[in-house]
Amino acid sequence: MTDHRAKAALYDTLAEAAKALANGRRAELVDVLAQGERSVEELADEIGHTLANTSQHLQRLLRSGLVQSRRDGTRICYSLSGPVVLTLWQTMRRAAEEHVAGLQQLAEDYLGDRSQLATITRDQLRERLRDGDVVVLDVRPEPEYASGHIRDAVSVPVQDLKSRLGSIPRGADVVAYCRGPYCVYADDAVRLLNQNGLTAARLEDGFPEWVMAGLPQVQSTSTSRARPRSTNEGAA
Amino acid sequence: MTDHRAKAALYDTLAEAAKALANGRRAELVDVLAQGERSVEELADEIGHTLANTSQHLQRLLRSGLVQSRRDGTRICYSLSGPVVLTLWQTMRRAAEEHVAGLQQLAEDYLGDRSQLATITRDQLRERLRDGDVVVLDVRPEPEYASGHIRDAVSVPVQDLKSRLGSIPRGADVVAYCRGPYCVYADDAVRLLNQNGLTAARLEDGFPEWVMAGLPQVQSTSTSRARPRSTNEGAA
DNA sequence: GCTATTGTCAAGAGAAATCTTGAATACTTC
DNA sequence: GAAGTATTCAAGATTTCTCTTGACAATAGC
Repeated sequence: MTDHRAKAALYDTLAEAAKALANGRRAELVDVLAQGERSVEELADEIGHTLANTSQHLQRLLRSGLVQSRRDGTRICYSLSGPVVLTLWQTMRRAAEEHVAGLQQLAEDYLGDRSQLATITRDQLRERLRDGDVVVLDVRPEPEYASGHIRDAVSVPVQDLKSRLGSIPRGADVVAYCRGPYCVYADDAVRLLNQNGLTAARLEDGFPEWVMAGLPQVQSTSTSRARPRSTNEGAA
Repeated sequence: MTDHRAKAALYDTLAEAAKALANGRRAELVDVLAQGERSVEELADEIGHTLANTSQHLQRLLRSGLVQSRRDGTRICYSLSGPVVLTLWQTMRRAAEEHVAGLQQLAEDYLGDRSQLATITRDQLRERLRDGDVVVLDVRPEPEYASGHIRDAVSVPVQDLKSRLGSIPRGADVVAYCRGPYCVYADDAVRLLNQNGLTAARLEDGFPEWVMAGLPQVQSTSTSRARPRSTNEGAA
């Protein structure tokens, strides 16, 4: 009976892990961090909030232990503390999909109608890659491609896709992938490709799932990332 | 850009699943519900809070969708909505173990020193059960045994163990199991058995993990549980 | 050293969560 | 249908969370 206090403290601390994810903005941050390390500024941009606010959310995550940070020059880069955090995020998503009312509707509101989009599973893509008869586009922002991508994939951030349509061979079978099931980049890419007469499909889940499945990838080895100071090359 | 709002709404709703678990008392409730369906009163007792407060926590869980409720006579029984909720809870625990600072210490404070306790893994127990040379004790409260237990296990709630020591064959190899890694019942049982000259080990995790692993169990089939009105039979 | 860049800290207003208390509701049993 | 049991509802005090604003700190490059 005297350990009511100890028991409460233990479960309070277990709940800390959930509290870290118990906020929409922090969930967005974890979703982005699942793609790899990012700076505070980039993350603030991603979630559309102020630097100060984003910094505070990141520190909440940091205090929980689910993410870690390191200095890289003037920037501070945050990343997930380990694979179990990614698993936790994916499991939470799955639990919400199955049981949280209204999620399907909200997903549809945000993602739009996916029924016209061709999709392809991880296993199917792996086979196609083995056969070599497919062009794989990584349509996430470039830094995410830089910190890790599917082997043989080409980086074409979705914003740049329109201007780079010409570089995709006519008649090619294209597969686009992005962050995961709740990311619109691959959807947008496939729609744009289809409009331009290309056969394209969306990988049904994203890069983190590819990594978790142990499939072939290219991982950034440099701890200190090369920052594009002259940032014009990507736009050409 | 216009779908900032839709994106925020989507991630806010994803975060609802985390909010449901983002409280120590609700975490305790989920941990108990992982053993099977329980009434509000029983649950209030388990977490040591008032009925009203427990009811409110349960309704928070209910609203999140992670648990469900059904009426059974005058009582209302709550249970987890599906296996993914159990997975979520287990993953959260694992994430906290690996990354939340101070958890190890708190666990030790609550659980005490486990270094002297023999433990046995699921796989080891499965083999021992096949060989039939082991006595398996389910030392959880009786209702949890009733709603599901390891096949061939005997219900001996840890409170009753002392008075029922005589019924355990001398020289038997005993394995005790309970709710899971953060439950003290099996620890207490093994200590008591050891003090009485019996060879005993604790199953390293609990009944939910056994079920998740697809190992042989007995599951309550009756939807409406037989309530012990004359509650004296178990104490004999 | 000086300045620009990047991130954090601190304080405060508004909203949400937590727990308590006492009253109300729904079903069972007599 | 009256009484009893089990649970929920409602209101309120306290604490925690969230976001904003403006000041402060650390590093890079000159």
